[in-house]
Amino acid sequence: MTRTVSDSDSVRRLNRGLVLGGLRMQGAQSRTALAGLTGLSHASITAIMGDLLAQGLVAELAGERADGRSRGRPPTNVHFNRAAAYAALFEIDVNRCRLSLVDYGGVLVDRIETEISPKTFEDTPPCSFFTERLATLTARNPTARATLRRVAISVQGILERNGHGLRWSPIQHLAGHAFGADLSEEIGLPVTLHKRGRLLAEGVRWLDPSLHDASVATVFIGSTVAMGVTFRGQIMGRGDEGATEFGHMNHTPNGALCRCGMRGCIEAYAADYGVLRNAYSVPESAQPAPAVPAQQYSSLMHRAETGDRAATHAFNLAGRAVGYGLGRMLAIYDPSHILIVGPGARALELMRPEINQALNASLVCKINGLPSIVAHHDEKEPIFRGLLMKTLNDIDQSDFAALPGSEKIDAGT
Amino acid sequence: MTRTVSDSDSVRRLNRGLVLGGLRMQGAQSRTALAGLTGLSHASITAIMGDLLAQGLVAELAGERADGRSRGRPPTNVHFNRAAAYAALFEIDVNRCRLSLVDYGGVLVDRIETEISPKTFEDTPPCSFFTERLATLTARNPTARATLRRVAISVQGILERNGHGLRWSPIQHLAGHAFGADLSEEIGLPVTLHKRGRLLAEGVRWLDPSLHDASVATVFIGSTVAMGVTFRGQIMGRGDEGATEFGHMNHTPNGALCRCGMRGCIEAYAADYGVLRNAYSVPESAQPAPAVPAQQYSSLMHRAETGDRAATHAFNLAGRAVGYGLGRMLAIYDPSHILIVGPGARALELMRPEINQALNASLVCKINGLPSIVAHHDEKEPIFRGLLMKTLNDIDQSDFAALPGSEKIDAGT
DNA sequence: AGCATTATTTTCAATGCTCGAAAAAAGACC
DNA sequence: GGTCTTTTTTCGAGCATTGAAAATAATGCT
Repeated sequence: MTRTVSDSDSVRRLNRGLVLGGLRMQGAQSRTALAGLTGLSHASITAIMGDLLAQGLVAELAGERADGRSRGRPPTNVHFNRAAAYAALFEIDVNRCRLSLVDYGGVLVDRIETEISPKTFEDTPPCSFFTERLATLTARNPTARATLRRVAISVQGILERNGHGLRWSPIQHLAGHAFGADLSEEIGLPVTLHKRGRLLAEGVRWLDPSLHDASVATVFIGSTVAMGVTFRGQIMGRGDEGATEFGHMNHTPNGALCRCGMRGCIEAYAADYGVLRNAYSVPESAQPAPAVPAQQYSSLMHRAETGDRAATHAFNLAGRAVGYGLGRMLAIYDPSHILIVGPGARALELMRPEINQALNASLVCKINGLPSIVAHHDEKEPIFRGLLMKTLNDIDQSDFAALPGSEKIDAGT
Repeated sequence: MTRTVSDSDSVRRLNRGLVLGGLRMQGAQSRTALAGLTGLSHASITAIMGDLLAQGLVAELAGERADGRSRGRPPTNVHFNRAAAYAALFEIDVNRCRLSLVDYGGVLVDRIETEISPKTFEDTPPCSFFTERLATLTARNPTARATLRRVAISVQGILERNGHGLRWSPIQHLAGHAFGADLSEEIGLPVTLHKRGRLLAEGVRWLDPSLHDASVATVFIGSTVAMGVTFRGQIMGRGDEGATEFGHMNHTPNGALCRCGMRGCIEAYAADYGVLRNAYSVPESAQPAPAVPAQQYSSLMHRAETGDRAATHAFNLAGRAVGYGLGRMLAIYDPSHILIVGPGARALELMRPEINQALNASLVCKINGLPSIVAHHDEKEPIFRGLLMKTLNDIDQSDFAALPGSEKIDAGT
């Protein structure tokens, strides 16, 4: 049952994909630049670009710009035709939902934000919730409706293996519905669910070019602890399998109570609520706070930075949990980069001593040395970015790399 | 710098690789069967097979056999021409070295076994050790010498990132030499080093067809604890990166002393010496026994099976270590199959209650249910098998899938 | 024996893609 | 206006795949 990648049609699809990918990665550029980037000949680029132009997927950019010299024939830059497609992107959090309409060029066109309460999905089935907002959006943007190609949803929790819904989620009443499949059926478009932690990894990949093809573990620390992993530029695992649940990796048997109901998860020590609980010497068995205000978390960091014993201790415990978690991860998967992002990234230096000490207890670190762990606090919206780029890239490769006429759309997630 | 896979040469290489892969997986078969297996047309199979025959890589099999009916023209089976290539395979263990000469059909041609002592590599540099044995082997098999294409070495320990040698190894004095690169230079052939645990995964993949393209974590329990992982039939990671060090994942901070010198590794509880130590209530901080006789280990199992308290307790501790380790792995990587192999596989049922209890402490298992964990004790020589198939497959895909004339051999590891 | 049937392989012409080389295009420079 | 330089396009050649038709090689029936 090995899949064949053989006929000349596949070659063309591959090369179209290469061209679109180059454009996605480097932005508007000349045909010559694309030839260099993709390794294809100028002749092939001309042929492929002719098709793409005829299909209206790309457009020639009037104003062209050579970097330094301006000797010979000036290059004609090409870039995505923004109107060629649209995507609707949902980001669901515990307390808010954001729906963004983006065009094929990756530009934000419209956005709807909604507050969510624990009762939201108790009263409204998730599918209706999404459908309603989508209807509002398309009503406001009639031109986009016709060429809307994808709906992608960023979720937290554990996905069904088939990707149709969630098995578990910290967002109340969201799990247990196959809302991805339902929504797809309802609107007749592919709907994909993405785990938030994995989008983080995708976003980081696009925001920092040096990480685009690297093996990276991106750890989010904030109201939760999550990790997304890439392996040489590929996100590991498909929709369902391979999702990482780093925040809920066990740190200590029968340890602190986690929001998920288990005990001893890394998150229960390293997420904001865990640090808060330990800083105030609340028993580990106490129910976690439902939400921690941002300034309370950041004042905790400030106290630790200025020497407060209790706060320091709490961050030490957090560092220890993260450190042992990373050390255990390294025994399975050893990425070339480890990034810490999210509100907790600012606390990296507070945690680092304990992280390093924990890592030193692992053979891999003893042999290979400590991995470099860096904080990226200035990334703005890596999750949105990840959702955006992943979805557009998916449109490029699945829909547009194939020749028109042989459209074989897998509707559904 | 995206790599191009474009011109018609690549297509042919891909399809030749597909054909060779089909032959490798299913053995001798007719052209029609290959067409079905690879998805290529009969015409293409004929063309490709013509080339392969002309190159002497495959041969037509005289005696052909249809399964049931024998109506039409009888099929002509093709299979590998055994003399087309040879590979030399080293398996280095703590106390023995085995060098096997295999032909392109995977048949064992000759074998040299040597005892190893802790002083072996103190007196002799590893490279000379390998060169000597290789010289003996080729002297005995002059015909194979000319078409020897690969030397592959199964090792234990942590590889250098470039794969040229070992950074650390339980085999004395083997680490610290770039013996892979040296040997390659010496004999002018590619030499590859493979971590034993990963070959295990590769071997299991070939021994059980249902696992060939699955995502599997294979855990070896015996004198060490090791794990090899496949992801949809691909071994994760390249030569260096992505190697798993499951046995040395931390189980308990400052726990039992491991052979590697660290404390609290899973191996220190679950390998034979760990179980032995706990069964006899030797302090956890005691230096591990250098080697445990097989019958001592198996009598320990027998005692536990017949209710001996101390032995049962020791296996409980082992199960707990393995269980928490697997639970922690599941937070990063969630394979569809978990296999236990090696001498310790017989003890799976002794360990299972504690394994399950540990897994139940992880959120992933709570949500997805316990993974199925099965023992494969009847596998014979999965490591040799893995080394063999990986090496032959590498010859197929790297050397022979490319058209003759455009040979671009990367000598060296 | 002879002919129809069945199944595997090979042959053949058509299609489509890439590539290198050469030509064309579009300005800048003098 | 002519020369240079750099980007694009054009053109013919080469190759691999494919579907359909032909060839091949037995078996089974009359």
